[in-house]
Parts: sequence; structure tokens; C-alpha cells
Amino acid sequence: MDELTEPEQRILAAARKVFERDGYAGARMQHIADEAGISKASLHYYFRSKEKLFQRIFDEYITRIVPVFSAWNDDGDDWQPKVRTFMKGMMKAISESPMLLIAREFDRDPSKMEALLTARRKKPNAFAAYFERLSKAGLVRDIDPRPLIMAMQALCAYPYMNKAFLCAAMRMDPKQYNAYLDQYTDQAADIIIRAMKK
Amino acid sequence: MDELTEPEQRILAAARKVFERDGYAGARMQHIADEAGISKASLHYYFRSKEKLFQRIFDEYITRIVPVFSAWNDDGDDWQPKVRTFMKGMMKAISESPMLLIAREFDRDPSKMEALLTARRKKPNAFAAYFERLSKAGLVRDIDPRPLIMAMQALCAYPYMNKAFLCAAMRMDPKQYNAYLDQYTDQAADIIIRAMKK
DNA sequence: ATTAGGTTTGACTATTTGGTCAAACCAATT
DNA sequence: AATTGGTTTGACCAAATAGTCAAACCTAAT
Repeated sequence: MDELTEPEQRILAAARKVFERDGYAGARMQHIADEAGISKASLHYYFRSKEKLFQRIFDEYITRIVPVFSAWNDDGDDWQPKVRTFMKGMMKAISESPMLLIAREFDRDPSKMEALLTARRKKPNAFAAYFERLSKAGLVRDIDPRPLIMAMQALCAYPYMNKAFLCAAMRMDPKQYNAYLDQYTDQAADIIIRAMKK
Repeated sequence: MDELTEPEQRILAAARKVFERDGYAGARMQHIADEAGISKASLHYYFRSKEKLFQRIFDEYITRIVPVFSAWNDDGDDWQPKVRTFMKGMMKAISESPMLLIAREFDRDPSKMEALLTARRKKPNAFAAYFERLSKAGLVRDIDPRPLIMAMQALCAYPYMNKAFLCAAMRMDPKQYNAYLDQYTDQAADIIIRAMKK
């Protein structure tokens, strides 16, 4: 069904690269064509317009990220390792998908939100439900789960979204910074676990 | 010294609005002129080029935000209210300056980082120093301060940087969301305090 | 009233950019 | 060899856009 021809794949990879780097407004169709090693006319042959090409890629990101954000299966296992695993997965997904691009382009075109809303509509806030059960069972503190949702996202996404600024703020070069992010994943999970623990 | 004429102020306000909304690549000099109620030629009369105008505004943001990020005065008072006050100030500063724009444009032009680096060079990581004293005095846990720095920034900045996404993720309309952010400020501070407390 | 100096703008330019199209290309089929 | 149908592209177009400039405008000093 969703078979992609080889040139289509090359184009999509090129487009991802250019859109991520330059944003929608800054991206140039010619640059995408160059990156894919084809002519601009061919690029338009495969994907009618810049907007269509971008939408395709944007939707791809959304539908890839949303499931990660609600991956809470409520078996009886300990919640602490679950939090740790969840945040590790979140960090990985975000490091691969450009949250900055998503934030960048979300309000440019309000219809961009549709994909997110439909992807999200099915599942009823998985973490909130999970947390409520833990709370009722007396396993965690009885607090508002919303700041926890915000915080998990924030701790995972922000280090990638504002990389350059953080490098400067923490006096690290990008190499040191990336190395540090490995340790950080666990430290960030610790913060959330402490916020939940009785 | 830094007296700004009335049209200059109008232009800068207009430019802030347009650059924040559209980013550098998406911003149009004509839109800025319209917003300021003058002709495009006049706009160029006051600020030679788009790049110069943007640089001016960008530097303004950086020099306004950086001091807030290192506002740790180490008198003998309790550290917990200090953390709370600090994060409140940070949230306010970030809600007024567009962290998303900063993140957006930081790597477009590497020289954008200079302003940040020079503004930062003076002060030797105020929080790290403060935290070390607290830690040696046995007032807080003895842990790596870096995730705390990251977390404070993340918790304060992310809710503004990814507003639209979070609205959708938490099923709130923008009005509800803004209302919630008031409570959130304290909840976020709680998370940091818990991470520091023994 | 005239002058002088800063301010404002409509009209214009050069360049960039998304998008089109007819012609060329190429591989498979007859 | 000829035909067919999908693919590729150089050449081109129309619109948008940053930036320029000479002329008009305005105000305060002479």
C-alpha cells in the first residue's frame, strides 16, 4: 500500500534534512532537489508543491511521536522503572524527530494541528489514568498529574530544542554536550520519580 | 545615550511582533513597515537591512534574559523560597521574551551566539556556585547540579515554546492553558525543590 | 520668505523563488 | 524497429521581496 519508490525515499530524506535545518519558510525547493540529487522539476513531479511535501513530512513526525507520548501500559510492575523506560524512549524519539520544527510550524498554519488531534483523540491521556491508579493504590503521592506530564515532556524535549543555548549556558562544546545527555536521561527520570514518590 | 526616537520605538515593537510570529526567514519587511504604520522605504531609512534590524532585536532578548538566568544572590536566607522566586522570575522573563525565536535562530547564523557568550562570560555559573555552598552546608542533597540547571530552564521555557502542542496534548484551549500556567509555576518549583531536598 | 537638514515615500530594480511545460530520455512491450 | 508510458530536465514565467533613490515634505532657524 505505502510502497515508496527509491526516488521518493531520497526526496523525503532530503526534505527532512532541509526542513529541519531551515524551517518551512527558510527551506528552498532547489536545496531539497540538490540534496536529493535531482532537478527541481523532478521534485515537483513527485510532490506537487512545497506545502504538500512539508505536510507529508510533518504528519510523519506527529504520527511517529504521539504514540511514544502515551506509551503507558498498566501491568502490575513497579512504576519507577516504568517511568525510567518511558523517559528514555521519549528522549530517543525526540532526539530523532525535531520537536523544534514541530513547535516552529504549529501555529503558522492552524490546520497543522489536525493530525495531532486525530492521532491523540483515540487514547484518553494514558499517563493521567495510570497515575490515578497508582495514587489510589497509595503507591505515589496524591497530586495533580498535569505538571508531571508537562515536566516529563519538558525535561526530554527542551535539551534538544535549545541545544545551542544550553551549550553556551553550560560552557560545553556540542561534543561534550551530547556526551552529557546520556547521563542526563537518568538524572531527569530521577527528578520525576522524586516528584512522584511518597 | 540610548535615546530612541518615537518612530524607532514603533519600528522595534513592530519588528518584535513580526519576527516572533514568523521567524527571521518568514518575516517580511513590508509587514513590519505596515505594523509600524510607515513605508518600507522609511523602515530602511531607520534600520539599514533586515539582518541589522533582527540582530538588534535578538541581542536585546539575549541581554535581557541572561541576567535573569543567573540571578542567584547568596545571602543566608532559606533556599526554598529562593528557588520559588527564581523560577517565577524565569517564567515571567520567558513569557515576555520568545525563547522559541532564540532557539529557532541560534544556529542559522553562528555569530548569533556571540552576544550570549559575552553576556555570560562575566558571571561564573551563579547557580552551580550557590548550590555547592548549600550542598557543603548539608542543606541539600549532594548531587550533580547540572540536571537541576537544565530542569529549571526546561520546566520554565518548554511550556511557552511548545504551547500549541501542549494545548492539544492536554486537551485545553489556549485560554484554559494560560490560566493553568499560573498554578503550574508553583508546581514546577515544587518539582525542583523536591529534587534538591534531602 | 528663504534656506537647510532631517524625514518620508512612491516608483523602481535586481534577484530569488515556487511552479510549469514541452521536449528529451529511457525501458519495456509488441 | 516502432510504440507506449512513465520519468527527467532545461528553459521559462509570474509573483514576491530586500533594498535604492530622487523627489516631495516638513519644521525650525535665519
